[in-house]
Amino acid sequence: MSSEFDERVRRAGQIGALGSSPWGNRFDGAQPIGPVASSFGVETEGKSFTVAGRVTAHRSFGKAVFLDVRDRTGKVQVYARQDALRSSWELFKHVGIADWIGVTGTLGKTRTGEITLFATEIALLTKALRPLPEKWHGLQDPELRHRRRYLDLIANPKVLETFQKRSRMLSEMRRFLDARGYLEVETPVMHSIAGGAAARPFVTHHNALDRDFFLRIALEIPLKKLLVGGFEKVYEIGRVFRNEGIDTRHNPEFTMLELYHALGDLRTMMELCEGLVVHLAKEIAGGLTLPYGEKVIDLAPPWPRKEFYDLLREHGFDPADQEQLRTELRKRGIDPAKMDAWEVLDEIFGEVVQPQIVNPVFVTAQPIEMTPLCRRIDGRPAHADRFEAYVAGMEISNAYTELNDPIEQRARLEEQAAGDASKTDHDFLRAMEHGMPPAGGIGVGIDRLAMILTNNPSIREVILFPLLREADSGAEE
RNA sequence: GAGGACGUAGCUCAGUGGUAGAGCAACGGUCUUUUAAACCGUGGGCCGAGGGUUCGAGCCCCUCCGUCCUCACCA
Repeated sequence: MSSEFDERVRRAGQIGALGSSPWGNRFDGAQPIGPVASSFGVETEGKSFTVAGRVTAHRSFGKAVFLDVRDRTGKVQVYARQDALRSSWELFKHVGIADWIGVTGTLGKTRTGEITLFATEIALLTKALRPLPEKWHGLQDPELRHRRRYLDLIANPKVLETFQKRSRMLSEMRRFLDARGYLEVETPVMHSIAGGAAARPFVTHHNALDRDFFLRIALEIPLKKLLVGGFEKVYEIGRVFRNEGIDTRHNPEFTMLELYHALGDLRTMMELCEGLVVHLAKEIAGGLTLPYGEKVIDLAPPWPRKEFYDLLREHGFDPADQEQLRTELRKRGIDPAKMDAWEVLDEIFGEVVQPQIVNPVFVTAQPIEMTPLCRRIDGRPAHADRFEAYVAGMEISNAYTELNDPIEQRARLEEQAAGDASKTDHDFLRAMEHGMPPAGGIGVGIDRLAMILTNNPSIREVILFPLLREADSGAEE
């Protein structure tokens, strides 16, 4: 048990004894702190303002106190003195760091020049029973920062800024797409067959139906059914779940944008991808030249288009020379024995080429085997009409000219299912047999894009509550 | 899954085998323009959990839990 907790409970009781609630109700008339503070000038000096927020610092001089009060928009100093507050002074003596208060006061400057609200009235809105993290080291422990994100957001202003940017990123994305005539839809999270990507799914169980379902690993399949149904320009922004490892670029649940554009193709998606990312960078990151860790990323379009095989050659590998490639993998401690030829190529690409990409590159014309839902390049059947957009060594986007031949689609899905009919999505194939228009489609990893736009090195820094093991309950309290 | 690092007060951290510490936060006091306010005083610990070695363990050994990093996995 924490004695500070007990002390604060005692305080709350004293506040109650003064006839006031330590946990107040609705508070009207508060203006955002940031704009109020920055409005200081001849117009506003001496005028009365009301703000509300959390007390983040408390400098007491007995019969006068300086407070820092913070809301989502900023921070302002409040000066409270006994003779100005009169009757509410007794109550105010029980206000401390971490409490929520509402303040009415006149705007001015102290003699050290700090913009200050000289309080005429203070209301206690919520008494906090637990303390805030320490005031200048803040909350450092990454485990506590992620488990108790609410404290992280209070203690580390940059964290709040990151998540505000992420929020704006999502709304800008919707604005951008809506303005171009794309319709947002919602499709099921629980699937009978986990399709649209190759990843291990999470399994869940429906009791009344007594059967298992998979949490979706991609949005692709239902969105393509909507293409068949006549949603010609459609997108979904949603959570997908992959039951795989966790590291700085992977969280088991993450957010994807997937979008389909009937009558378009890969080129349509390149323009969209470039345009969208450029728009977001301008709106969220303030420009196209972004610091990212030690690097600087230049997002200026047009992004270079490079074929997969050409990139391998540029890095000194002959895509046709499997022996050379396999030797290189072994040198890197990777065993290629069970890999198909295309898997070796993909592995080399991931090892050698991908980490070296800093500025955005559209990598195109990958081996067709990697992508059962992608159309072959017309006249080049071994190559997928696909791009992956890489930035800062990360894949942030993956797009196809979509395969709309239902006969080939069935063959490729059945081949992938390797004879297990239960793994073939017959309803998807049936939909395609009704005629899916030619289309371009794209997926964008929202979390990774957020990492780049907010200059954060780990996906956990852009997900409010990243997956952690359950804390040892004995460690609580 | 493998290797490494870490886990001590609410927070940030000292403490390499001999009486558990500091700063901030909290509480009491002085103080009506401070900026990490200052000063005086007080309280606060299953040292992640369990086992072992030892006269004696926060410290050494083992197991477990958790976090981070690197690698592996990851169309």
